Amino acid sequence: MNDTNQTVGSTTYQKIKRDIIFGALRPGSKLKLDMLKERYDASLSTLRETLNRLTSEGFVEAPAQRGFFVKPVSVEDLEEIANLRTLLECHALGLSIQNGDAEWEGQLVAAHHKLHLMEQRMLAGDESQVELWKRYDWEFHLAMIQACKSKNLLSLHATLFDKYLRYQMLVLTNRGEVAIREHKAMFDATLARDTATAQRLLDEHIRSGWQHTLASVSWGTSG
Amino acid sequence: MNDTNQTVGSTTYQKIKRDIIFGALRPGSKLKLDMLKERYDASLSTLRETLNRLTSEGFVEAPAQRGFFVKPVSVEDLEEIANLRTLLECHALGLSIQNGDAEWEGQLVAAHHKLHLMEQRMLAGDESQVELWKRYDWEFHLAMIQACKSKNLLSLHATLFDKYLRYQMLVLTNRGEVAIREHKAMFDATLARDTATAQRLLDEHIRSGWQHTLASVSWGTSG
DNA sequence: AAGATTAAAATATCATATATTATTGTCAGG
DNA sequence: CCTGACAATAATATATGATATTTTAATCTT
Repeated sequence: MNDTNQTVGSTTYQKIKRDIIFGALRPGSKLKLDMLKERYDASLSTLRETLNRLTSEGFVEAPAQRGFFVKPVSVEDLEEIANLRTLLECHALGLSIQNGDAEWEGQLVAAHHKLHLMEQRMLAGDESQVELWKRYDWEFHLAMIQACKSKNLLSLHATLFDKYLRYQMLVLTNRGEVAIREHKAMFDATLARDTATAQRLLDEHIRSGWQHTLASVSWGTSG
Repeated sequence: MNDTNQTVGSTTYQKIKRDIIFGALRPGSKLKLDMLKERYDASLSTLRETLNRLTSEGFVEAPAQRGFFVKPVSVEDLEEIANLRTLLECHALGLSIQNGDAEWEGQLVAAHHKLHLMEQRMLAGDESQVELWKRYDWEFHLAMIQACKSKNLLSLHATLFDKYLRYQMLVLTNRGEVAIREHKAMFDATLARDTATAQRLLDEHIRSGWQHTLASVSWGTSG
């Protein structure tokens, strides 16, 4: 039997999504099928299936009969994404604090520890593992809300987080020590089951990250 | 040139989605490609693209290498959907009341009027146009939040509304006069720009609809 | 009746073919 | 030099058939 239970479809999906989030496929650029076929080594059918999935998730646009394009970025979209992520993540955090058991606490402590180690390395100037760092960031935020007991909520949040991440990667700004302090504070408030404080900190965390991202870019307001 | 700008892909997408929401395709049932091919008169490629879209929206499940299934229903899922719809719709309603202009008010009045007419007919016992009635219900709720100025939010809400609608159709219970009063009350509060009241009424509206739906079913708790 | 083996069905993927639609380039007329 | 009509080209949407792999069903054995 095979090592991976991955199908060609699912791996291409992951690759393309990753390339969109991390900017290898630039916002607004045309996704020509021939090009993709060569680049991802998959058949036309498989690629179209993949692109359809990404389209309905909002990472790709597909104007009728004109093929596929990487979803463009805009200030308005960033604002919407940030606000929605705040709404969903704060809500989920409240539920998670309410429902979380010892197992949840354990995973959270572990996730924060991993993230914290990586943050130290980033601070020290080691920029070589940005992608891994972002994954730990992802995992930390996920660990906080993991106990919310709503698969639907976690799924929506995951997509929003990825969309937000794309904007972060676009400007690749590291808020360094500030973000580290924010992560620690959220972590503490969450473990202390102080829902109101944890939610306020999370809101501020996302908001200030967004403002920081916004300040680092210079797009026009139109597409 | 053609009347419709619809492609085969988009029409099959709509048809299948509609059949899932309105129960023509039963929850949990296998979606055999040959069967679909015949039923929707589309090619395998097109069908797979469609099913991939519906999978990422959560109307279809696609366990690796075992084909496609209509997403099963469960009490837990209904609860999650109802809560998420409440969260997003109340949030959007607040924004919409804040931003809405005269144009928005006009559309809202129209939508409520259309819905109200249909509600009278349903009350009178005319059950022949359930689907149209539900569309007007949809349009009314959409009209309320239309001015929220967030495409992402509207898009998430639309999907959640459809998922919630599937549960409603599953038991096809009409809360009759109660729902009419609730709609009218929400409408009034919204036009009066009374955000707090409008949100409270909306929350109660969704919650009581959900309880009503829940009370009408007798699924086990497991998938 | 449980487990193993084989046969049949269905899926995932690919390669091609065709019709339709978009895009580009050319050229005449102003 | 610009504009619009028209042809040429490229790309997409859709369909079909083929193959390898995997599931599922059926059969046999103990």
